[in-house]
Amino acid sequence: MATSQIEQQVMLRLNSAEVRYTKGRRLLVQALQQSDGPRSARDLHGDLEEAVPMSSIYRTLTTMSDLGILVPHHGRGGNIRYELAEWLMGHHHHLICRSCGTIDDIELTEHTESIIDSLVSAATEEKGFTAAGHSFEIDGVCASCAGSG
Amino acid sequence: MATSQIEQQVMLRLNSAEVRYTKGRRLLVQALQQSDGPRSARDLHGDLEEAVPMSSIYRTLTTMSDLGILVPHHGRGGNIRYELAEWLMGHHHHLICRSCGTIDDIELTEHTESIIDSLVSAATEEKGFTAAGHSFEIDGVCASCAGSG
DNA sequence: CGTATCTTGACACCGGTTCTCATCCTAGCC
DNA sequence: GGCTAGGATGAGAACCGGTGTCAAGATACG
Repeated sequence: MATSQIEQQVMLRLNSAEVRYTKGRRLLVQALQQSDGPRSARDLHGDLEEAVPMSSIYRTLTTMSDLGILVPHHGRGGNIRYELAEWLMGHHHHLICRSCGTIDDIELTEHTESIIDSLVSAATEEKGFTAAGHSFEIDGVCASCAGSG
Repeated sequence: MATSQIEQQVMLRLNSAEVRYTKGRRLLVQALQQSDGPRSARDLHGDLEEAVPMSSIYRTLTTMSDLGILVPHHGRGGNIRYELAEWLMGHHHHLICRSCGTIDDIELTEHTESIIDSLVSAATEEKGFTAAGHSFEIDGVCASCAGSG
């Protein structure tokens, strides 16, 4: 099977840390790549039709977070959702549905991002805070929940 | 003891829901009012010198979240930190230090907030998402960590 | 003062996450 | 190809934050 750009990047990153890109890890990366937003361990277990046991999923998620390949996202219900880091998937933000909990990735225009960047500098300057990144999340009700509720 | 503005607001809200403003609940609100950012159940247990048992703290946090007095904030380590809702403490955002984990409240100018609001509408419109609120968090290194490290 | 109801406190329970360890697999070498 | 060392896996136990249960205590109202 053709290996995607993202998978190649992941592979390089793993190699440089002397961590093997095994079947289970590959499946996880592919599942994350195909999803529209952050996934929990349980989600992924389902996505992969239980081909990878929970313990391995958790271990892989932890390993890849440590290597900066994945980013944990703490949300409702106390469970952690992971997604591919920005250097793999691109910078984006989230729409979080209060009703169903779904997190949807959104991409803003370059213009909008530049506005946000200037807000960041304005906000951090006076506090002497060195900004490294930002997250902008909008919560509300998604279209499908609004329609059915 | 003089009851603060915020406590009076909380009391009114509780009364209208026919929930009593008891000693334990009062202590919790005071502890939250005195803290600089969101606190976890464990934090509060310590803040109050274990005067209120964990089960009561959890129950109170849940009750007050349901009533919109407190807002849960899911963060690192999987535990939930609570803070007084915006209508009590004012709308604000967070600077999160990667190094020491401190969360600092920041307030943006009215002008900046209006810019953010327009970004929100632009971002949600095409997805049919009904926005109810937003959170804008900047992560990086705080002044004291940058100075000492 | 009495009673109905709300609240509390102690503890059992639950579910997500982490730890452990024996077994399996991969990479490198002969 | 077969061998070996060390990383990776899988099953289940352990752990821990958080929730539910229920008898005992506090509160409002008459």
